[in-house]
Parts: sequence; C-alpha cells; structure tokens
Amino acid sequence: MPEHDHHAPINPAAVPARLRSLTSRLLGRGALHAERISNAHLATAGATRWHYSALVTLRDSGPASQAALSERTGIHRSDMVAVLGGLADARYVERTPDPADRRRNIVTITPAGRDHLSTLDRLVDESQEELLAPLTSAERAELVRLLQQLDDHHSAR
Amino acid sequence: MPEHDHHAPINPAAVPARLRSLTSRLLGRGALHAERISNAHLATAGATRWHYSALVTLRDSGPASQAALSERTGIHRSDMVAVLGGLADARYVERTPDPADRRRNIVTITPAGRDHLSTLDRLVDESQEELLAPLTSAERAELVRLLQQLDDHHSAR
DNA sequence: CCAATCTCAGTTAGACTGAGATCC
DNA sequence: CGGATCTCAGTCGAACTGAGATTG
Repeated sequence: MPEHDHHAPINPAAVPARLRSLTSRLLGRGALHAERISNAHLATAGATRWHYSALVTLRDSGPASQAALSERTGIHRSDMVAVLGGLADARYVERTPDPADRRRNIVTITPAGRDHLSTLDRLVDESQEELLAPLTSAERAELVRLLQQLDDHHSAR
Repeated sequence: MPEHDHHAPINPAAVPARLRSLTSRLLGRGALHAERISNAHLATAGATRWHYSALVTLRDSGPASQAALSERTGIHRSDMVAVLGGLADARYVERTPDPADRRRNIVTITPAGRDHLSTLDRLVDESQEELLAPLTSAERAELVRLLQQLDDHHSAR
C-alpha cells in the first residue's frame, strides 16, 4: 500500500460525465457560487441581494407599488414587506399611501438610498468580476445572452 | 382612464437592464426553473434529484463510501444519510460495512436500482429537453461549456 | 360580492453546523 | 491520542402558501 495513498479512494474526483454535463446541476452549482460571492460582498455594507434588487429597481424604473416591485425584482410579495421595512428604517426608501388607491403604498428611493446604492453597485460589480473571472469578455456576454433566453422562455406564462 | 388599463402600472415588465444582465441573478433564476422542472419529472417516479445523483454516481463511478459519494455528488454528508436510507429501503442500493475499514459503508447499486435508474435517466433527459427548449444544439453545448468552466474555477479549493 | 393590496404567521426543501459514537 | 466516518438534531436563508384587514 502506497503510504501517501492511505485510505484514499481510487479516483477521488470521479464525478460521472452524465452528472458533470447536466445543465440543471451546473445551474444549481453556479447559482450557489454566485449567491455566496454576492452575499459576501454585499454584507460588507450590511445589505443583501434583496435590498440591492429593490433599490436598483426603484432607481432605474421609478417609484412603484410593492406589488409592482415584487413583479420586477422576483422577490415574493410576502418577503418584500420585510425588505422594504428594513430599507425604510434606514431611510433608504419612503413608503407613502397612494392617494388615488389607498390599498397601495408608493415606494420611492431617497437621496440617502441613492448614495447607499452607489456603494452597492460597486460591490455588485466586484462580485460579478469575481464570479466571471475565468471567462473572457465575449464568453461573459454569450453566457448572459443564453441565460436570458432561458429565463425569458420560462418566465413567460 | 382606459378601461383595459384599470390600475395597471405604466410599465408592468420594467425590470431594469442592470438587473436583467446580472449573471448572479440569471443563474439563480435559471437554477429555480431547472429545479422545478427536474423535480416535477422525477417526482412521477417517486424520486428527487438527490436520489438520481447518488444512483447515477454509483452506476458510473462504481461502489463507494458515503464520504466519497458526498464528494462526487455535492450532496452534504449529513443529507446523504437520509438519501441512502430511502434508496436502501426500496432495495435500490445496499450498504455493507467495509471489511477493511469498519468505519465505512460500501454502497453498491442493485439490479433493481439499475432498472429504476434507467427510468430516471429518461425522466432527466426529458427535463433537460424542456429546460433547454429555446436553445439550439450548439447553444446548449456552449452553455454547458461555460458553466463547467465557472464551476471548475470556483470548486477548486 | 368580488378582486387587489399589504401584512403576518407558518411551511417547505435545500445547504449547512455541531456533536456523539465508532473505528483506524 | 488525533483523525476519519457515519449518524442525528438542529440552524439558516430562500421561496412559498394561506389568511386577515383594508380598500376599490
């Protein structure tokens, strides 16, 4: 018995090809890597991906009701309550009742929210860079294109 | 007020471009779609993606300890216990103590397990087809290549 | 009465940690 | 003793369901 091979399996990295090329598995693993990297970067500013998604949507698509925000970000309406609660406590957004329909809250990003968001934008850029490090510029663009095609297809109801 | 536009937001699908092109977001959404499709197909045979990963690894990479199986499938060692418990109850795998190292279980797929796995293989093929429907053959291959590159990079410790 | 919105409580599946028992 | 293995109990964040209150 080779002394350096004590108890090691014959082939420690023997992930079968069938498994290694399953797109559903690769997407799951990629999502996990991405999630860890993004969370780690955003946590340095006390934020999460949910906070970021909500803020960037309010800035780039304008004030919105919570239902519209849920639709645009993909964050569930039930979770949106807590996310906006946290952002409102920090004065990054304001929630005011819609005078035209008092069931709705109109959510608006504040100047302080824009400031904070510019920090988060930088952190997210760093995350994407770290995530996509092994790919060239052209490969990154192609990956985004293919993933968008997939998402568009499966998000259409 | 246009009657067909009652209470609809000005732009219902206004996902900001910044969000729409974030790879981490696209990976998360792709993983969700893939998870739902795979689970739905595998559930028709009473299986999950964990059951499938374990069985296909046992068939294609041979009998292994639970630790080796965890390493190869990516299923956590703690979760592997229940997965193999279920597969053993259905007689799809056998767990026998390793005579050379009695800390270990040697897990082996049974003939019944191979039969069952051939059904699961078909269900997984259908899942991948449904998931990748909007992409051409060349695009599917390219997507797999790019995702493998990402995973290889981030899985290296 | 029905539908939409916001909110809250609770559920589920997935990934993980920590510790105990056993064995090398 | 240290270290690896299997097992179990419990934690954690994410996504979801269902229902209540309010309003249109």
